[in-house]
Amino acid sequence: MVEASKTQSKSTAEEGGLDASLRSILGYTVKRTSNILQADAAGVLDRFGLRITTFSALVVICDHPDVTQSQIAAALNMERSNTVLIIDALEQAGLIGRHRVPTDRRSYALRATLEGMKIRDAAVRALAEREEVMLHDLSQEERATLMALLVRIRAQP
Amino acid sequence: MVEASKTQSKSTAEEGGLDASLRSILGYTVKRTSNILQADAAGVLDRFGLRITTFSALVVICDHPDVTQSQIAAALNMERSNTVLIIDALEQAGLIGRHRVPTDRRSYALRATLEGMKIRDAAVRALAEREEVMLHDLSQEERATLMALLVRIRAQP
DNA sequence: ATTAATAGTTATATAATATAGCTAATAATT
DNA sequence: AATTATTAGCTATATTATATAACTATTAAT
Repeated sequence: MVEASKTQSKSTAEEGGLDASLRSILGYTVKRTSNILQADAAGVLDRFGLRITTFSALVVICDHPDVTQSQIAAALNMERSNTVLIIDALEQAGLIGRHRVPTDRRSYALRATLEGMKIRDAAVRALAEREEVMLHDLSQEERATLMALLVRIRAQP
Repeated sequence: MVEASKTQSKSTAEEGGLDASLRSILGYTVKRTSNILQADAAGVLDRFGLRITTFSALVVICDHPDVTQSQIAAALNMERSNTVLIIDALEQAGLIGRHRVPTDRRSYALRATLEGMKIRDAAVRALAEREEVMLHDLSQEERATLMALLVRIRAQP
């Protein structure tokens, strides 16, 4: 007899395994891993007053001075409308600035401030350190393999 | 000169690459892939009146008759409080039933109905077919490798 | 000159996730 | 046995990510 009474079976089985048949679905397994990494990264970024979305946008802006909100939306796979509050948050935190473009008065050229670049560097370092902990079980080669396989999955018509 | 004017550079660069430095962060790449698979799966499940969370719970219930809501929460890594509405939805759709347990009147024994099992089978099949499309670029061995690597990433203290 | 398209914005909706506090029931402790 | 602690389910609520529709101002295309 492997199973004890219902209420005990949970602690006995260590709560693992009830989702066995879901784990064979790649989308489920990817999501599970993603949730773990997201929650962890959110904790790291919180120390810098950043969320995942604001961090992502900050990195893009640091890497590409004078980028526009639409370009950020396209790069990060999000809706233009959702970039507004994200850019607002970064601007109010003094990490980036919206600058008018003489040649096109519809769009803003976004540029990181010195503070923004410092925060970005520190956050990137902290994330890298933390990811080292999260991935300590995987060799460098395995990490590269994982990355390479993931990016080959794309939206299909 | 690689860059044209600002507004043209976006379409020229095909919107790809602005997030290059983010892509070296595993959490970012996993999330990106996860979003793609989630959005796709959501579209498939929608045809059965299911969402990802209700589908996941339904599968666990079908696989483990008389499971409790707490066990589902533990298996799916979610809060107990959030299982309530999910189980409500499945019950109202007639896919599962809450049955009282004589030995413990606090908990419910959840069991799928015949309809629930039929829907589950059809949804699982539809998801598998669709995942075949999403993963057509990856060999069976690569898919197995990807899965194996993903499950080795766990929450760390 | 008219029309179409683009950038940013606002408002709103949905879904997933998280926390706090509550009741009823069971288990553990004194 | 009486008290205390824990558990299961529930309610309310908050946050975050994501999505759509509609609007204004500006620029591009016809």
